[in-house]
Amino acid sequence: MQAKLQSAKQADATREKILEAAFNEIHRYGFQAASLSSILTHTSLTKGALYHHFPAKQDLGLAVVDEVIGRIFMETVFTPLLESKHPLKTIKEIMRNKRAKPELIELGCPLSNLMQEMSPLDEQFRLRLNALMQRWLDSLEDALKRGQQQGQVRQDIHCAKASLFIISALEGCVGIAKNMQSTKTYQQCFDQLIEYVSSLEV
Amino acid sequence: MQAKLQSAKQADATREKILEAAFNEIHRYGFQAASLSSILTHTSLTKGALYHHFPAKQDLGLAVVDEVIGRIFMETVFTPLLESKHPLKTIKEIMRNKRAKPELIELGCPLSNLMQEMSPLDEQFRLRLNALMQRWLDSLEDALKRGQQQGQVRQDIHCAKASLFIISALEGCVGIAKNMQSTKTYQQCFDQLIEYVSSLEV
DNA sequence: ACACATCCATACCGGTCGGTATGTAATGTG
DNA sequence: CACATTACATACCGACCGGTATGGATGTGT
Repeated sequence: MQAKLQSAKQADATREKILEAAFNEIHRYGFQAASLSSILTHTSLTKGALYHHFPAKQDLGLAVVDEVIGRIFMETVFTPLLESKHPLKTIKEIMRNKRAKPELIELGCPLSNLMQEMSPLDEQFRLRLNALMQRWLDSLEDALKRGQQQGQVRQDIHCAKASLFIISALEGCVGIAKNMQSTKTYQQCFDQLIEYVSSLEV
Repeated sequence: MQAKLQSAKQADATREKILEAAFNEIHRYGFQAASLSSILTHTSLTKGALYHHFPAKQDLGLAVVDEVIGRIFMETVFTPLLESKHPLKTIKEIMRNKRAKPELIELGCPLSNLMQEMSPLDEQFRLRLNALMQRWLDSLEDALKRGQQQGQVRQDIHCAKASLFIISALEGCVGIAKNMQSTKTYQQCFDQLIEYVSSLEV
């Protein structure tokens, strides 16, 4: 029993190693251009390990979306928003965190990257990515609505529409900064976004 | 002389055919995944023609950026903005035009797509795309400034920052709609953006 | 009319891709 | 302790990729 747990734990660690390397490769090159050989090189593993844990490249990509990217958003966005006592303050905090991350400038948002690349090409990808995006929208909308109940957010704000606009602007901002390779532009754009969020306050 | 012009015209037509097919292929699959064979199939041409006009795949891609995408933006954005007598009205018109284009939902903005894909991978691409984006920013900023001179735009607006924010939100909006595959979401998001532009009015 | 360049087709190349078949050592199961 | 299964490594495959070498048809300049 103990041995079983040990080995299962080892196998899971291998799986995690592949997922992390795959995430990095995909984040930089996109899913289609991501090379399985390159991923395996970075893990010091071989195709035997990869195809033992994932039946095909697509399954690896979907697992990266669900598990790696999903976990990142869970930790940095969903949970903080849901647990927040002061929603509007939390929203701004999340943005300032993103504003301070220069790695977003180099490689962009992993969720947005995959959405742009895969949505027209693979319905499975689109649905998984869409599910994440929907959770993002919902958690933001909920936060804004709680802000309204607490009297922090203007009553005339349509929370769903505002959430959509905020996330759009955020993704666009990261995308443009990635092309500009300019932290100044990146932060200027984010400041405008934070200013917009402030305009939602009473 | 007439014959020369004839043949040169024919060669140019061939070049254009390749560029257009390459644009469509790249727009759907991205640059890296774009297949030269597939492009040639759609043109009923062969590799001889392609490599006669373009020394390498990268040169074809850069030509698509400069000539095809550049021309699209010239016609639909830069020229209207520069020639406009009522800048703010023209900005809204351009947005309503984009709002009405369902093909943007399926495949996204060709400029934004390439920026996301190629900026971290190829400096040549990044610079060409950046040049286009800069022209977009500048023409929008100029339009807003003229709007200020004409008393249509609020004086406290920082035109450069506002331009950056508008384009960010626009690109983000198109990107999210591409994942959602929902014209309703797409238009909702655009309405929010147009509302923001309206907030710049006196 | 003759040499020459332009324009494009055909055939072919090495390399990389995702994927598979097989082997094997470790581990879990009766 | 025999046996099956798990968890990988190794070797190999056909397909497709971007790119090249060559040849021929069609103008072009003199």
